[in-house]
Amino acid sequence: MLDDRKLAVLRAIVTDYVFSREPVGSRAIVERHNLDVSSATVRNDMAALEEEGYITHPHTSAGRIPTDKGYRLFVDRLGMMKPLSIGEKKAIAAFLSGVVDIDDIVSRTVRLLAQVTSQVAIMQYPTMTSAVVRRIDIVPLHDTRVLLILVNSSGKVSQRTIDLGVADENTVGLVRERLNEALAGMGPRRAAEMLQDFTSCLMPEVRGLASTVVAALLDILAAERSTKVVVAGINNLTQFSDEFKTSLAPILDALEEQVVLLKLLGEATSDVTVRIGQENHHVNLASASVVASSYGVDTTGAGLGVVGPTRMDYPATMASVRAVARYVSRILAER
Amino acid sequence: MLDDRKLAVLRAIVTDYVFSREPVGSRAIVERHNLDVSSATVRNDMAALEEEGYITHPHTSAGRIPTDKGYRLFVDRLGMMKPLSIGEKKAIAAFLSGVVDIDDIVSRTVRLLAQVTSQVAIMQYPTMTSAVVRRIDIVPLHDTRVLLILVNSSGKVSQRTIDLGVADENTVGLVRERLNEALAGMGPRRAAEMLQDFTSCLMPEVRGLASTVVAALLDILAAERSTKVVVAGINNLTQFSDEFKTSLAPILDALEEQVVLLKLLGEATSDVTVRIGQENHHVNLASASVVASSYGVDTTGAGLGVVGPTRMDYPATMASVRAVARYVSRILAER
DNA sequence: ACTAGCACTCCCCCCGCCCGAGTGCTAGTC
DNA sequence: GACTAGCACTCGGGCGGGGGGAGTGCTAGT
Repeated sequence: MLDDRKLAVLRAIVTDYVFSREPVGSRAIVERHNLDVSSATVRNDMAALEEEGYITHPHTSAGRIPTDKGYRLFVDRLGMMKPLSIGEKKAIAAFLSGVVDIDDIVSRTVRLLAQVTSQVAIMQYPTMTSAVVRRIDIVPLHDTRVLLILVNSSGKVSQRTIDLGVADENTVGLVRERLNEALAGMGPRRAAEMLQDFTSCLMPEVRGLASTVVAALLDILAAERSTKVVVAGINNLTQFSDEFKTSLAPILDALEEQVVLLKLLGEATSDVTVRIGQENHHVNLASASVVASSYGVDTTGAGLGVVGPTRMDYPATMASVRAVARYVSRILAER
Repeated sequence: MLDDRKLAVLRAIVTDYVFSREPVGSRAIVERHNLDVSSATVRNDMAALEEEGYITHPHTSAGRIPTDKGYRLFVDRLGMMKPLSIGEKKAIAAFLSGVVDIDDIVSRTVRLLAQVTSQVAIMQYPTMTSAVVRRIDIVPLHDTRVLLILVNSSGKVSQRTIDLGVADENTVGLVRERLNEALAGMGPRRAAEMLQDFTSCLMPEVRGLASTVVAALLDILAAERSTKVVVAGINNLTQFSDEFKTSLAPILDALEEQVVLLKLLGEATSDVTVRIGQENHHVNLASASVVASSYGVDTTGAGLGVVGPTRMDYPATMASVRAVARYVSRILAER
């Protein structure tokens, strides 16, 4: 059905269209790619490709443009990743050197990714699935208010202010000691279990206070799972303003929604995945593609990726996403 | 020079133009506002207003639109703030109830502000000018890496990973103790001074380690001053796409730059301030206005505000910004 | 199976047109 | 002197109609 030449034609259409933003005609193809056949032959192949749904016409006498299905085939079978240039590699390494903490890693990475791909980058905070509790601290702020702090082994710090009512130094200190003894080195799930009957092992007089703290801790542990997503490079969207039909509004709306972003990154695997147009199952993103990858030490970690028009340079973008994901993983592993 | 009627005409032009997005002509004014004069008279007044630079023509035979100077006069003398509706007040109160920590306050507030104004909201993290150091902690992560944590009385937690080389528990514990003793209760400036000769008061054998920690702490204290700015509601920009000449690109570019945002909020005072068009001193923001206010307990605190087209409903926006700033201040004061 | 040639289709750009909103001015009125 | 009525003038924007051109689909020929 789809012989080699037809595939070559499809590849030519995709690459040329991505490059020029304009429907590509049969003559342009034989000229720019050396296919050694006439334009009429290419036209026949095009008719076949259109029949199969890989390309379309904007109107009768225009060139062809790929459909979502066409891009999909291209990504799956025709587009090998473009290796990054040395300059790009250097830029990545330089950009990510000298990070100081998790916040820093995330904010720098997402900006970097936006820059190298010239598109919108999104990145999820690392989850602590594999991280373990390192320290729990309780710091008095004002009057009866204290700040509860949880540090995990990946260097992430979570915090919550709580009101303990009247409480003396010593009692608070005691609870803190016990919590650290009980939870240190534990993963989030086991820590949460442990907390269930933590209070009952304490002296009655500190139980009230302890239960408040425990509740807050459980809250933190639960919140860890639903991680924040940060976005960068929205300004890059403007160059595609004609790309997304009916302007940028729907895309921007989608990007404002944490839930949507989480879903986009949710299915990222350790290898680069591409979701094209309709495959995003979101009306606002019907003319957008998402190139995503997970990163981190274990594959259940968090995700990062790029959002752009379906008419996107997939090979280059995929290569960039993969490279950045790997660099970040390495940096996370080193700490 | 500018009698009452001329001012009334200017007010009419501003309000009508903000409402309709279209140049407003002399006839429309006498019809929609009961001025009890003929359109010819209004035309004369318009000519005078134009002479003074408060309004212009897009072209010869079009209605008038306000200039930056015209908006300025309107804001200064003609636009009283619109009181918020009860619904809006309720929404604000509801939205901001039940916050758990600083991150939460900031992210909720900025989203709220974007929503009530239907524009882009920006907000600076509270600075700790008036806050004092509450706790310093050092938590081991992997191998030689540790996480340095600084908690201040406003509940803000700053962190940094550092590499201490080989170091035993006890030495680290000692340094931590000393640091807490030395710095607890101090403002950031005094703390920084104190750190200058902190190392020399220690036993020689811990000095190497201590100096690493001190350097990192100074770094954190310095970083506190340049606070992060968060943005929300960028999607609201799309409704103004025709507003900003040459599309949204420059605005989006400006919004991506932390430095620019900081500058916009930098001069915010405790009362609402408005910067109109050129007054922003930034090419990309020449057709944008910024309505900002500071918030927090002391007036040197941080800022929040709204970015929109110069053609903006100033009275309503100013009222919203002020209301939100006050609510946030109150919440911050309560903790 | 491929190609050359040709008729056909539409989009897009350009041009000229007219319409109408709005102005500026001048002469007239209270 | 301040306001108004009236009128000529200006200019943007919408409308319609060609012409050019890129590209297709088809058919007949190699």
